Amino acid sequence: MAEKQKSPRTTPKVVDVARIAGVSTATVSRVLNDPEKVSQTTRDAVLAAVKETGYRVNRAARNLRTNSSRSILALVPNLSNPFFSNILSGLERELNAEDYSLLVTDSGDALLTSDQMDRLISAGQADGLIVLDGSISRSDFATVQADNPSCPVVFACEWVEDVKCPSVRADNVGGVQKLVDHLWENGHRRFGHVMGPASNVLAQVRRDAFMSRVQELGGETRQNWILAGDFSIAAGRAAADQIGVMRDTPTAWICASDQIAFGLISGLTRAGFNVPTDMSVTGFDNIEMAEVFNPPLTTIHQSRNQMGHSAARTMLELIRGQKSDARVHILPVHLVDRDSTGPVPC
Amino acid sequence: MAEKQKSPRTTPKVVDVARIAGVSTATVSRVLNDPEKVSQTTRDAVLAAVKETGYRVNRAARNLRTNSSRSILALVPNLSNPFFSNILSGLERELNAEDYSLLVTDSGDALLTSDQMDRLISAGQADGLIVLDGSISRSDFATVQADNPSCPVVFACEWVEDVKCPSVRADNVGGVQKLVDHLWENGHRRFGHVMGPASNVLAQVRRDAFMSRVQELGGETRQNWILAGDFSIAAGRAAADQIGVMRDTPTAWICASDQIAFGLISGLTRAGFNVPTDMSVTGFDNIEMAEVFNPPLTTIHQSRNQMGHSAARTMLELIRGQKSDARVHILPVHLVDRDSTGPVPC
DNA sequence: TCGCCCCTTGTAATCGATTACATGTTCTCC
DNA sequence: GGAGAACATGTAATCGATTACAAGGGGCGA
Repeated sequence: MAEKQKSPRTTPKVVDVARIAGVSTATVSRVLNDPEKVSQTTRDAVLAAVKETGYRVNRAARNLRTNSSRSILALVPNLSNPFFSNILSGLERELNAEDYSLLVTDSGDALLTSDQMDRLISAGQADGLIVLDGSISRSDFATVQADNPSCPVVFACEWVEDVKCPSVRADNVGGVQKLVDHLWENGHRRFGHVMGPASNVLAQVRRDAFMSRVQELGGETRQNWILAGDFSIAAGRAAADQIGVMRDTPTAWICASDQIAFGLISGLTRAGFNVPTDMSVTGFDNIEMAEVFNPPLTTIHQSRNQMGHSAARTMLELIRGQKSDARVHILPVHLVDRDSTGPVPC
Repeated sequence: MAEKQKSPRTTPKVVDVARIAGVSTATVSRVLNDPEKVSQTTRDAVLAAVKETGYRVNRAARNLRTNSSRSILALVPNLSNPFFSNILSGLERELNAEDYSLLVTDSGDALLTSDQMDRLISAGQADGLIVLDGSISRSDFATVQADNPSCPVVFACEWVEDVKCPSVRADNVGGVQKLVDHLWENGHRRFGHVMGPASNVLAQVRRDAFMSRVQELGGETRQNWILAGDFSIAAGRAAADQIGVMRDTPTAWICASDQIAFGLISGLTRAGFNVPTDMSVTGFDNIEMAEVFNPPLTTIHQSRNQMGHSAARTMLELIRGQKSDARVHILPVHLVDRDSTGPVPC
């Protein structure tokens, strides 16, 4: 108490705090990590010392000793997709609240995927992996898991088929059904689809749901009305080009993402079609842009924040050993009816 | 060589590699960090042992010893803005190439800002800070810098006035001038502006550039034609509402961001105005969406990748002590002329 | 041949926290 | 009053790498 070091030449350490509080380093550590184990008076003294010195634990030291990093790696297929950024916000908020940090890696370049993950996880830089990328191959993924058997993995939004990990996702099948039904009620009978990347689960699930629902209702779709894509605006434009040269087209297009829908509508408009009077177009995600697009986009809303939140919670449970096994958590979605869909043209 | 441990119960450490290679741990470490200091033959032996064991350095241990974290923290005002996500991609690529990781924090919630930074930097979790958020108050920022005098800071895109740090940014003034000039050439004489958040440098700079240019050319603008906003789509819509009840309006609106422009055009359209025949509208950023928006948006393109790249390089130089001081790096921009602008209505 | 330097390598201290184990104190209950 | 539980605290080992310092050996000039 009497001493005061005016110039903290060096950052304070546990020993400094301990000295000032008149206790051992073990006690300081306990106060910081397991307050109940320490008597009220000592605790107060230590906390006062902490405040006085402005002490902060050195993460590297703690991490080394506890063999953990208190940070989680998120693997995102494409950072520039606003849909993912939104989920990341949710993740970050939740993790920070529990004193975890969020490490972000854009797997977009693909070249890294498996190597990247190894680099971060094996090196003990991340305690867990939240995968938002469903394009990772099963085998790549298996390799990483084999290398890091103890690293908890949670899938969010997308996932890898046949991998037993907790997964948080939207009701993709239900969403697509709502879209098809909505168009059906508007009199449409001939449907087309612009897919996400063929290797992506989400793209596959949505396409399959599309095909079954159309079939169930007795509508029509054809092989060449199902166009390849990759969730991007560019894919939508490319699809429009293909449609431009089709002899016979559907009256309604269901796109695997909002971005595809924007590109598609833009391309169709440029090609002289009017949406929705000539063709109806729907998206999936309900990103903020959907509302102000011209025409405003009919789409499926999924709650991004809740997805991020839920994924983060699941991860934390996993880390803390409250095994929430290979639970699949499916979040409800709802249709947002706007102006990109209308009655079938006569 | 003869020995082979079939079950690597535990992850290999330097001592394991050393034993297998028949050298000391110091040598192993040298091979990994300072290869020239070791003879060719030893080096090969060690590398072979590394490969055999599948050894990876334990980052926590290295970080503790070297007192660094090999990761950089990016402070982003709003992760869901695609503009930033793009910059992040650039940053990440560049940093990863140098074996640095990118830590991302969304300062959007504001509540954290200064505290957040402290938490990560003081705790030695980040070796440097890349600030993309120009809304941080000068004093908040000063606090953080005082607490962490040795933490290098680079501003990217946005910046904090009067803080001496390297900064990478677009030619905002030039961009706004190009927009005003372009509209002027189209016959417009009365200009309005929708701002970013008033506390944000970028918003201020763009507004000031707008006002000076209009004045220079002898055009007209008024106090109440300069609307408050915050870079968001919602701000654009709100602006449209205000314009709707104006008695006398400009013929051209310059928005501080593409997103504002989207919201504005959407709102104006809903209110019965046609863009561009009734009013011209411009954005700033040229995000991907600008091209497919209806009408396609006239805007200023800034190279996001280059911005991320350049910021990352500057940061690495800073860390390595190649002092690239308070250099301000201004990247050129160019006008992209699309259909949201047209001749002044008669 | 001696002495000096350079090159390569090893020994052991070190970074800063956590925690198993030991110690000491107080309290309870028979 | 004493055995033993329950609690509070301290001592010192430990996590896994890096690196200052020391030392061995070879080459070279005098």
